[in-house]
Amino acid sequence: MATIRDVAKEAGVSVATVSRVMNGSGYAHEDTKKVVMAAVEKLNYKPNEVARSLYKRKSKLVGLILPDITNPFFPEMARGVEDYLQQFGYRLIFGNSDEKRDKEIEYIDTFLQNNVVGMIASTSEEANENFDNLDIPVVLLDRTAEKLPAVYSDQKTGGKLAARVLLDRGSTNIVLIRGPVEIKPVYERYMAALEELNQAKVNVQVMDSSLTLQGGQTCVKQLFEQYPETDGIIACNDIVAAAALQEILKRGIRIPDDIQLIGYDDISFTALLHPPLSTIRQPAYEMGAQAAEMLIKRINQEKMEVTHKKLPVSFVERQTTRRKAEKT
Amino acid sequence: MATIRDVAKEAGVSVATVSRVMNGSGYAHEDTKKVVMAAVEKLNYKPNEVARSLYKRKSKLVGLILPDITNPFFPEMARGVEDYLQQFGYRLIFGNSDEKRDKEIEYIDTFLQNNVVGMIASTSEEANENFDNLDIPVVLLDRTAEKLPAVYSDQKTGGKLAARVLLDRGSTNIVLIRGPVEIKPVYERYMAALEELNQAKVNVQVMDSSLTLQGGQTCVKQLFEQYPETDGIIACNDIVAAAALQEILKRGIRIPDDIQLIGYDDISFTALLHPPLSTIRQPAYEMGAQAAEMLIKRINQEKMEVTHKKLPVSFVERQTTRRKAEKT
DNA sequence: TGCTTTTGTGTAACCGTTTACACATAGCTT
DNA sequence: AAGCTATGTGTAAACGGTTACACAAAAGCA
Repeated sequence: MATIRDVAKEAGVSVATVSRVMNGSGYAHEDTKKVVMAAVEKLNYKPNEVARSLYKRKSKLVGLILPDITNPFFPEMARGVEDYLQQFGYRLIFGNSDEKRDKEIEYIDTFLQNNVVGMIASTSEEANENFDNLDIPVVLLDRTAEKLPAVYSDQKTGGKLAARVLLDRGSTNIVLIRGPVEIKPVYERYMAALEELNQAKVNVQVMDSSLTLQGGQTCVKQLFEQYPETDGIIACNDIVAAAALQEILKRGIRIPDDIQLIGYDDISFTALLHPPLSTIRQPAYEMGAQAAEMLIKRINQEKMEVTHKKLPVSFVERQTTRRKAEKT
Repeated sequence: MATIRDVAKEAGVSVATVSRVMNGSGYAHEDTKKVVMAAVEKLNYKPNEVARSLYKRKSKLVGLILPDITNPFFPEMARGVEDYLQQFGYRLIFGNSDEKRDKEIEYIDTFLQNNVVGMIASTSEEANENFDNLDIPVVLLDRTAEKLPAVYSDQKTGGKLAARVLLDRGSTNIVLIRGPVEIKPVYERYMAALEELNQAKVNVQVMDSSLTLQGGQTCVKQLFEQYPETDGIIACNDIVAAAALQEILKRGIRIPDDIQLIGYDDISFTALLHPPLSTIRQPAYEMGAQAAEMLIKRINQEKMEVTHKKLPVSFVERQTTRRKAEKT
């Protein structure tokens, strides 16, 4: 690897001149520029980011913490931030937290040790204090906190909407599958749905599940044993919904005629399920991109009007819910 | 952020001593150690990785290039490498290449500029020359090359197996959906399947598709128009298979009675499809982990017997293929 | 006791950049 | 022609660690 000194020697100038030419900072004679660039070309010189980063105390790296990219909701987000950041020459250091606080903290620490310019994170409430007193910008993604800028989606409306859909389409014995209560957005959508359901005169049962396939499958098996009369299920996410769908089919229950089912997230494969899954869509890619945009603004010290961006969710009507009765 | 000099001052020793204590290198009196550690504790000192990396010309970062984490096959791999690397304190710089050569090169360059200790990459044949003359280890993942160590899976057996399955179970009008030919592993499985099919006295048609959902959908729509008599489909991956499955269902074709379908990869949601998709399983997580293991060995200069690890694939029998006739 | 070895510590150079500062020269202005 | 300012370039000091080397004190040994 050629260094700036090699280039300087090759071009017969000082390192300062090379640096100035490379960065277009300060003065440099046209002729000198040419000589330097020729040397750069010849030696295939690429400035060492580490050295630059040491001096500037800022790298071109952004730290990204996501719970688990094995859940298709998150890769979508990750691409949103990567694609956006890429235009500005920023790269990602990435880590899965599995929603575990110690992993979150560990990653935050190593990000800091690597002089990241900023961080985007979906971290738990409690890890947020680790973001205090940082001199680099942080944007929360899919999570919120008073003190930090955040991009997230409208969980309340999402939960309400899911409930409304089943209610409007005639379900009266509804099971609400609640995800892990520690995960804020998941809890919020649950609460909103519950409230909505409670206002209606219907039967509501609550069951717990993790956000994974296994979790969903065990939960759903129990569900039909405990509440065989169920005619509507609101799942905490699409994965669990898919597990429910499979169980429904296995039991020969007709969907959406006997039972309606709605998921959450709209991850890509929901459209491929049979029947295609009705769900509440979160704009994951967009969320990632907007978080990245916000981070860039912070990095560039632009002042921002809004620091908390709540993106809208929408009902994606497919075939696990009935057509709404036309009003005449 | 406290620096080593702050700690030295606080502890009343020199920076060299602090460094030695922190790294457990060279001599240090028990008492001194205690004093230093107390200072470290008090100031919450975390050594700056960038400075360390500059001097050592090696960071604790590993570069990872994957085609697209939006395809569930890759996050699985990514977690495999992340989880394995984590034990050794290595972190990931990550980039999606979209199979584009310029993106691959761009990432390789920035990884180098950031003094990564090593790289793991699923890159195209042509990008491989960019790995020449590097003084850091590189491990190919899901791809192969003569010159580079690699962890991949047995595409040939996989392709053959897929063909064998349909053949043994009685399909005679088979469509083989070929993925992008530039992608080596995809091409290999295709070729192996084709050979196997050609040796049997069956009707074989080949169609092209990208590896994405959209690609699969358009391909599959055409498929049934062009070859309505098809009674077996070998898809280039599970996503395309899922698209095919949906089209089959939509057309009211019975599966597996009228048509058999087999996918490739065994990404997580295939089990959730209805009917659950028969497929060829690649051990993605394991592949990632083993690539990481290999990289670590390289980094630690351990000599290695095998540099090319071919992991076995397996047929996951679910319900889009018929039960094999029992031999009596 | 005197010599060698082991232990403990500090000074300063180095890793590869950026940039403050100094200085020289060219081009204007009056 | 003298005095500006604008332009062009180099020297050296950072950035925050690690480590080669020097040196001193303690321990081991005859």
